[in-house]
Order: sequence, then C-alpha cells, then structure tokens
Amino acid sequence: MPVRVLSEGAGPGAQVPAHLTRIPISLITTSTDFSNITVKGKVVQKCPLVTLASDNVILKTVIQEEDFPPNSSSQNPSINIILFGALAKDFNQTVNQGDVVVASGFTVGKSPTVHKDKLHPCNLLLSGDNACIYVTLLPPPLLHPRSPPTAKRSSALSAEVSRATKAPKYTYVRLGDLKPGTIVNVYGVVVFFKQPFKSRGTDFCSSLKITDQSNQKIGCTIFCQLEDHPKIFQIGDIIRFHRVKTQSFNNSITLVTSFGFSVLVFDGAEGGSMEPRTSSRSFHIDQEDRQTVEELRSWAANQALVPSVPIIPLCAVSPKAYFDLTCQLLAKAPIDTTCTLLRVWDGTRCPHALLNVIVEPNVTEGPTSFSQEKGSLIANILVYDNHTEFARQLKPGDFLRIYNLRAIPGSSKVPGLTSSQSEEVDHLAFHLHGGTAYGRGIRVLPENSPVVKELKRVMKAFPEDDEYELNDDEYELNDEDMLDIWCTPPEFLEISCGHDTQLVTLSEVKRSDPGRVHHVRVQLRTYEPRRLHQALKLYCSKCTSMQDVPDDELVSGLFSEASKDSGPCSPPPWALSGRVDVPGDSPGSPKRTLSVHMSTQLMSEDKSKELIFLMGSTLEETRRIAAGYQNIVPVMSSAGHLALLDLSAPFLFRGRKTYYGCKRCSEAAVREPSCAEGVEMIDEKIIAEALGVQLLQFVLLMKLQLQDTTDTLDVFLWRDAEAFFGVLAEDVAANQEAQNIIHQTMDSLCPAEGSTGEHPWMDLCLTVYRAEDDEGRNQTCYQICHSTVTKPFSTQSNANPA
DNA sequence: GGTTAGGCTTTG
Repeated sequence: MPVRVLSEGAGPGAQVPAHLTRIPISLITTSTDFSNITVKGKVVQKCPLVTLASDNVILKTVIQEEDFPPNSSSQNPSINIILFGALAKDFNQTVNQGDVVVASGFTVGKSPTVHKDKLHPCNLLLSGDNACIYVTLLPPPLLHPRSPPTAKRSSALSAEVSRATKAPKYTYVRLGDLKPGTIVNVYGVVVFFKQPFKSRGTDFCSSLKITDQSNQKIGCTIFCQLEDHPKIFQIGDIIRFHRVKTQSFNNSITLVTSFGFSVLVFDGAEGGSMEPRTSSRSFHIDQEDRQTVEELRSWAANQALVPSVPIIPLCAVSPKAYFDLTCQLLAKAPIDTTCTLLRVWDGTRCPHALLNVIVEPNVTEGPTSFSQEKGSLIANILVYDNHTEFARQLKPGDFLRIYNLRAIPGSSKVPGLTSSQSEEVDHLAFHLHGGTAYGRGIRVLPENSPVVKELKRVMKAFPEDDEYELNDDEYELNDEDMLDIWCTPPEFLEISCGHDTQLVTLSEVKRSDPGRVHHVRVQLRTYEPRRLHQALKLYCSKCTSMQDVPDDELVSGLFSEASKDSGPCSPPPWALSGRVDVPGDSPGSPKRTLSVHMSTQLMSEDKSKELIFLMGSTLEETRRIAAGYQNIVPVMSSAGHLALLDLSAPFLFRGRKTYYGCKRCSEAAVREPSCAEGVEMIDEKIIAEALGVQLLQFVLLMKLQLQDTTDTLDVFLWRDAEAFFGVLAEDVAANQEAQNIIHQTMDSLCPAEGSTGEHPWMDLCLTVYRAEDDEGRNQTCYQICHSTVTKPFSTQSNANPA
C-alpha cells in the first residue's frame, strides 16, 4: 500500500519507519541524498488526477510545513509533490486538502513552475515501490462541513467517518476519458464557439469545442434558453460543465446538455479573474476549482490555441480580412429587412478610409452627428439576416464583440449609399454576413469586463458630442483654424494681374502692405481640407455669409420631418394637383404614389414637366424623380397650406444639381413663377426669384501652404478657385468628373509621394488684404487670384527665383 | 420526460 493511513492517537511518527529521518522542506536541494529521509506537511492543494496518454496517471499536490523547524523570518515552506501511477490513484481517493502527510522514497527534481507559484525551487517525485505517503486524516468539523479545514479537533475521527460526512464533491472527467452514454462533469478550454441561435425545437442551440491536457477536442452542443448558454467571449475561455451527457457521433464523443446541466465560464488568461460568468444563481466553486482553472490556463498558455480569427482594433484592420472586433455601439439604423447598420468605434483610427453609409436620421437610434474627431473614427458595420434580429436588442452605448466581421474594400454596393458617395471607391465597409458559420455573431460584453474597462479608458480621451449636435441654422465647421475666415469672407480687391509684374519672394510678400498684388513662383507644400466635400461651401452674395453644405443625413431628416404633417392641404388657386408614381429603389420594389402640384399656366403651355411641386417624398425619392423632371421643388403641408421645406434643405432639384437658399436673406413661399410665358427655359434663378429665395452659390474654399526658398505662406484659394481649377463649384457638388479634375490637380501639385522639394513650381498671383475675424480683429490675408492651372505643369527646378 | 444540431473552408 503506497498510501498508509496512520493510526489515531500515536501521531504520524509512530508508524513511519524508524530508519527514516525527517528533514525540513527548506533544506531540500536537487543534490539531497533522499534515500532515507522524509518531509512532512499539510496538504494545501490537491489537484485532479490526470490521465496521461500512456495510460499512466499523475497527480500534483502541494504540502506546507507547519511545525518544523519554526522559522520566524519567512512563511512556512511549501513544496510541489508529483505522484505517479497507483500512488497517485490511492492518494486521490484517500487524501484530502488539510490532511497532514509524510512523504518518503521520493526523488528530487527542479520545479518547472517555481516562477509562477513562487514555491520551493524543487519538487518531489514519487513513483514506484519505494515511494510512500503516510497520512493523518483531517477530522471534519461537525457543524460546518464546507468551512475551511482550520479547526483541527483533538478527538480525531476515523478516516471512514471523515469521508462520509464531507460535502459531496464533483469529480471531473478528463476529456480523454469520456465514455459514451454517461452523465459527466468536465472542465475544458474553449477552442471554438458559436453564438446561440434559435433551434427548430423549443430552445436556443449553441455549439462549441473544448480541450484539456489530454489534448482531446470535444464538441459540445448546448440546448437551453438563451440566457443560460455559456457566456463565452473568446477562444481560450475556460468552461465548467456539470451534468452533461456523452454521446457518440461520427465516431467521436460529443457532449450534449442533459436535463439539469449547469455551466460556468472563466476568463482564460493566466492570473485572470476567478469570478465565473453564469446565469445560475446557485453555484459553488472551491479551491480545487480555482486550481483546475489555473492549471488549464497555464497549460493552454503553452498550447497555441490562438483564435483562427484574431481580435483586432480598428487601427489594425486589413482589407478583406475576417476579424473579431471589440467596440462600442454608438448608433444603429435599419437599412432594409435583411440589413441593419451599426455605427461603432473602439477609440482607434482605422488607417483606411471608412465607408460612410447614409440613412435617414429619423430611423437612426442614437445620435446622428458626432464631433469631427470622434466621427472620423466611426466604422459602419452592416449586419445581415439573422444578425439584424439580434441587433434589434442592442442599445447605443452597448459594448460589443462582433465575431467574424469582414473588412470589405472597394465600391461595394451598399444599401443606402447615395450617388454623392460614388467617389468612395477604396473605402472600407464592414460586413457581418448572415448565418452562424465561423462563430459569426454579436455578443454584448458586460460593463465590468477587463476589455470594456480598457475601451472606456481609451474613449475617455475624446470629448462628449453634445456641443456638436446640429441645430437648424448652424453647421459644424470642420477646420477650426479656418473658421474665422469662413464666417467673415474676405473682401476681394479687384486688381488685375497679367503675370507681367515682377516676381517677388514670399518673404517680400509678407513684408508688403495690403492692397497689393504680387507675382510669385512657389511650390505647394500642403493644403486643406483634404476632403473635397469640406472645401465646398455655400456663399450668400447678399449677406456674404458662408456655410457648409448640409450633409445628406441632415437633409434626409428635414425631408422626413416635412412628410409628417399629412393633414388636409389646400393647394394655391394657380395650382393643379395630381399624383405621381415614385419608382422603387430597385426593380421590383414597391412604388409609392405622392402628391404633386403644378402651375396651371405651365400645363397649358404643355410644359408640365418643367416644374413640379412635390410633396411627402424622401430625399432619395426626390433625387430619383429629378431624373424625369426639369425642376422639382419639394413642398410640405403646413397648417393646411403648401409651404417650402426648411431652407437647410435644397429648395430646388434640377437633375443632379441641387440649389439652396439663404435663411437670413430669403422670404420664401410657394408662388407661381410669373415669368413663364415666353421664357425659353425655367432655371434656378427664375424659380428662386419667384419663391422669394436668395440663392446660395456653391464656392470652393481651400487653404494652401506655399513655399519658396525664402519662406512659407498660407494663402486662400476662394474667389478665383473656379478659374484656378477650370471647373464650376456647382458642378463639383454634382458630378464626379468635376471632382476628378480637382483631385488630379491637387495630386499633381502636391503628390502623396516624394518630398516637397520635388513638387512642381507654379507662377501665381497673390492679393494681400485686411479682413476682420469674428472678434473684430484685423488680420492680413493672402488669396490666389487670376491664376489658372494649365497642364502639363512645368517642373522647372532651375527656375527657383531665390 | 426529453426535440432541437452535429462549427467551417465565407454573398450583400
């Protein structure tokens, strides 16, 4: 008998053979002559029996010396003992934590876990016939069977009684030891998992695969209500099942939940939290459980159980890759029945341009605008099919992990994508494809989880969005350093320059007085804004105010707001009312019929298609209808009368062009154009005038940083921007070709590659003038004038005028 | 008393 239970009363020493000498644990070294010595200690840790592939079994225990010799300077020494074969089995059955043992016949090895467990640098290895454990059993406390084994009683009970009064213990089967048709308790490390999905039966189903030190990979199928499914967050999590059924399927053992099963999930990180994730209100974990979890953690740490799909932040995504994303949901919006948009961020900046998906704001749950900085970090995720249903339960602010997300580059056709975005060819979209293959799905992470805490820490660095909420007449200005000038456009001095004035250097320009025009030869160092749509502004020639072009999100919102009042509406006497079919957004999609009003006079002149007043349409529908009519003026019902929409929305659609009015300078009302008779074409000016709208003009505004060998100088390109590029700002707002011209020009003048010194030289005229900023301060400004870019650019590196 | 599914080789 390798494990011997010592008789009561006499004390362990009495029956330990007399030729053996006990030595303190602290004196053990690998060079100890251990042939006739013993060590003694209390079992402070007993690990589960492990079956090795060779059919051998092994068990690890830790004993702590309590009484010999008293050591005042340090903790009582503890040492790892590894038991093999029959000794391990005996020990497993006979000895429990708290028992005092004497070990003999061991060999001494180096402890491989010394750095981790900080225990004795050696371990004791017990195998074969010479090895022996003598044990004094711990008597059970009579009233509190589960209390820690501290109250050692002098009147010791026998071993048998001791075992009988102990609380029932769960035994866990190694995954390599599973036999079919049994109910077992197991521990395992998750190597694959799938989010729960609705089964055809009464439950939700999820499947996962687990492994342990026996290296078996065991599939598990879980049927139960959604909330009872294991809360697995990532591969490597550790799972404890109680009462699961083993089944044979396809020649391998699988685990299936049986009636009354229960499950706990632990973080898989070494040293991680021991708090289990569970919906179960009554569960019990003891020291042995903690030990098992730690062992699985350290074993798994060396097993390369790396997830097939990595968890990566947005700043590290690569196009086409599948990955898991941990993020916060900011807003969501249904796109159609099979697709939902999730707008998320993780506080990092994706190096690739992100696709913007435009939806109507009234269907968006959560904010529709963000600070520019935060807004530029937002990723748009389209989740499809079964995931849209799950997305319905999500709330803005939730922290999510999205599994098997795909980053899709290029101009993928995205629902809700508008024509104005056609330039976004290389922008990344994120798709969560339908189905649950590859573990695809979404999980809400609890607020207290370590990853969420870390995300919150990163996100704290960004300002709150409140101050950026849009209101009716104020748009977010994107380039704060240009804001002053944008609000108060500079007065332009009409001084002509035939490029025949003498060349001067930038440092001379800086020293010159306002009111002059100079001819310079310079290179473009940099410019802003980099995004063309930010360079497009709306300018009122009457009040000289300048504003951003409202984005589609805002305009969509105004359209849907305008269509809310569907009460009776009496058209003006000059109008004929009718209905118009609005084509669906794709072939086969249902048509909508909307109210239109037309000028009786135009009808009589057979010009009915030249101008319609359209009611109740969305922005998208208005754009579609604009293809078939020359002029469309969106209108709404307001207190029973026809009215124009809020002037933040375009008051007129002409083909792909849209026209805006100045809120300050317009007295807008729905009126019949009075000049229709005899006029060849009804254009935006005629309509604006009839409606009392002060037409806003599209303009381009950029800030260029120029350099020559003497200095650098920030100059505006504004009044003569159209002449500079040879395009109309109005066209830039409406079509890709005009946008391309500007992109190509700027790319030639300021290539992404190469140093500034290699940029082409340009001959420009600059005006110098004084302008007031918002606070009434006078400042000197510079503006490019009378200069046109003509290609090819001269690269006269020898023409440097220094 | 006991169904359901049994990863996967990736649409928009």
